[in-house]
Amino acid sequence: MQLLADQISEVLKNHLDKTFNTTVSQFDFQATRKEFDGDITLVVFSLLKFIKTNPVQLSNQIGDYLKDHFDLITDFNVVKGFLNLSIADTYFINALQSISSTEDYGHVNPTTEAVFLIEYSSPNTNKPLHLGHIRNNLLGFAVAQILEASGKKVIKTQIINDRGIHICKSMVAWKKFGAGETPKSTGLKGDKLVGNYYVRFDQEYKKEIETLIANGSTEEEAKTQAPLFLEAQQMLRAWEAGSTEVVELWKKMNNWVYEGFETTYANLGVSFDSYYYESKTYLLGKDLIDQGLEQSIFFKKEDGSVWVDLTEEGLDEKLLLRSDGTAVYMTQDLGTALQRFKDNPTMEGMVYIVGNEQDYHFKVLFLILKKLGFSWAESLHHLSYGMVDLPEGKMKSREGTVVDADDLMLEMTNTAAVLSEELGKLEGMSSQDKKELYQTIGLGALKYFILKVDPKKSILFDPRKSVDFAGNTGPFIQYTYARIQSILRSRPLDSLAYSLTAITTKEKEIIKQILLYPETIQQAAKQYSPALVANYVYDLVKLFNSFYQNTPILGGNDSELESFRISLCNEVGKIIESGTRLLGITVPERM
RNA sequence: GGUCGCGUAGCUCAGCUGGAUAGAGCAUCUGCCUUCUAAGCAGACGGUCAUAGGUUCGAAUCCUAUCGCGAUCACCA
Repeated sequence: MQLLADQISEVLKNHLDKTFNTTVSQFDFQATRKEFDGDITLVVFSLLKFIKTNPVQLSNQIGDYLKDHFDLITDFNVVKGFLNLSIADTYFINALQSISSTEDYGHVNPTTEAVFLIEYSSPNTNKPLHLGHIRNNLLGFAVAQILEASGKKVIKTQIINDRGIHICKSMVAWKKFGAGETPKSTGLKGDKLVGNYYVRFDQEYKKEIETLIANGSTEEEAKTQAPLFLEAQQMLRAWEAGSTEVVELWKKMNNWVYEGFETTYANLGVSFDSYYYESKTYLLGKDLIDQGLEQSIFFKKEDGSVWVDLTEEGLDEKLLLRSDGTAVYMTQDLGTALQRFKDNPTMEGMVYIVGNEQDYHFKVLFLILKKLGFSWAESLHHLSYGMVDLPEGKMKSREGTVVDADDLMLEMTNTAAVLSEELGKLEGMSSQDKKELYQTIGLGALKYFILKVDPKKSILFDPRKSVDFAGNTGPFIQYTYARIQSILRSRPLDSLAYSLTAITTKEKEIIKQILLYPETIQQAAKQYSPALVANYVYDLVKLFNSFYQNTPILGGNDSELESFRISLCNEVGKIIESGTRLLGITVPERM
C-alpha cells in the first residue's frame, strides 16, 4: 500500500504543480473506512493550506484527473474533504503474486556491520525467576528479533548481579542449615534450592531479631546485630578479600543458579549471545569514576564519597562511590556500558530492557556517560516497561505472592493439554508430539498475553483466570495457522499461475493487510514495540478467519480461483509464521 | 512535596506522525458443526475517550490546569 501511495503522490505532485503552480511534498493517505467505497483515501483537507479553495471541488478535480491519467485508479467518490479512490483488482492480484516470489517478505538484511546490543533478563542470583522476569525476557527477545528483521545486527546480552550481600545470605543459610544439600541430592532446580535458602535466611533472621528485641534491644539494633546478619556481612568482606573458601562456595552456588536459569530460558525459548557479570565490571566502573574526578565532572565529599551534581539538568546529586571506596549499582553499570563498547567498537546503539521503577537510574546513567564524553552515549535507550501486578496488588517475594516462572509455564502447558484433550482433534499423534504441542500452545497463550500489551503499561495478571485460549489470544493465531497448513496439505500450492482479474472485497482487505507487514516491522523496530507486531498479526488472522469461514477455498469449479485462494492462504500462513517468530511464539502444523 | 508514567465499553486491551459515525476480545443474549479443523464464523447489547479549558477546517491523539492510580527521589540492587 505504501508503494501505491508513493505512486499516486508522484502523479499528484506533477498535476498540482501544473494546474495550481504549487509544490506539495507530502500527501496524507489513509486506508478507506469500511463504510465507504474505495480502497485508499486522500485527505484533501490538508491540501487547503497550499491551495485555497473548496475541499469538495478540489477533491472532485483531483479525482477526475487521477481517474483519467492513472490506470490503477478505476473510480472515486468524495465525502467532504475525503477523496476515496478505488484501485483496480489487478493491482492486488499482482501484489500478491510478487509477494509470493519474495523470499522472507518484510524482512530486511543488514546493510552495515554496526551492532545493536539488547540487554535483558539480568536477574539476581539468589532467587528463581518470576512473572516479572517473564515479561522482561519476552520483551527483550522479541525486540531483538524485531530489530534483526528490520535490518540491524543484534547481540542479546545480560548483566548478572552475581555479587553482593544477597547471594551471601543464601550462602550463610546453606552453610548453617543446608547439611550439604545439592540440586542433585534434593532433585530441585539449582535456582530453586538457592532461593529456598534465601527465604530460610530471612526466616531465621527474623527470629533472631525477635529474640533480641525480647531481650531489650531496639529494633534498629536488632537488625544490625543479629548474628546471621553479621555473618553475611562477614562473608561479603571475605569474598571481597578473595577468601578461597568463600569464593569457592560462591562459585558453586552461583553455578547451581545458572543451571536452573538455563532450563527456564530454554523453556521460555529465549537465548543470549553474551553475558556480563557485575563481579567483573565494577572495577572498570571505578576507573571511570577516577577519570571523571580528574576531569572535575564528579566531586569528592569530605568523607571520601564521590558524587555527580546533576542539579543543572533538573535532577539531584547522585552518589557514585561510597565513602569506604566500594562500588554502588551506578558504578557497576557505568563500567558495564564501557566494557560493552570496548567489546563491540561498531556498536550503533544499546537497548536496556528494565522495569519503569528504574527510570530515574537510567536517566542518570545516560547523562553521566554523556558528561564523560562518550559519543555512543547518545544512542542508549532504556525500554521501560510496566510492572506485572496481581489482583491483590504488587508481587512480593517476602510474602510468597510471587508467581514463579517455571510453575506458570507448567500450568499453562497443563491447561493447554486439558483443553486439547477435550477437543479431541489429535488422534494418531505420538505422545511425545502431543507433549510438545501442549507446550507450544500453553506458551503461545502466555507470550501473546504479555506481548500484545504496550510495554509501558502495567499488566494485571490474574492467576486464577490464568490466560484465555479463545478470542484475541495466542492459541487463536496458532489455530488459524494450523488450519491453513491443513488446507495446504490437501491441495499444495502448485504454481502461481492464476490470471484472475476480479476478487472479492474480503480478499482485497487481506492483501491490503499483508502489504502493511514491512512497514509494521520498521515501525515496531523504531518504537521497540512487540505489541505493534502482535496486534498486526491478530488483525490479519481475524480478517483471514472471516474469509475462511465464509468462502470455500477448495473444491470450487473454478481452478483459477482456487489457485489464487491457495496462494492467499499460503501468504497469510507465511506472514503469521514470520510475525509470531518475531514474538518468540511458535506455530504448530496442526492442533 | 518534586519528577516521570498511566487513565478509552462491566472486565482485558487496540487506536500509526491530529482526520470521516472511537475498534477488538471476554462476559451477556441470538443464530451456525453431513463439505477445507466450531480454540471458529455471523449478529445484538454495551462509550460524556478521567474532568475543565485551549490550539484549528477537524482532538482519544497536541498544549495547560485539576482529579485519580502507580513508580521514583537511599552510602539498596
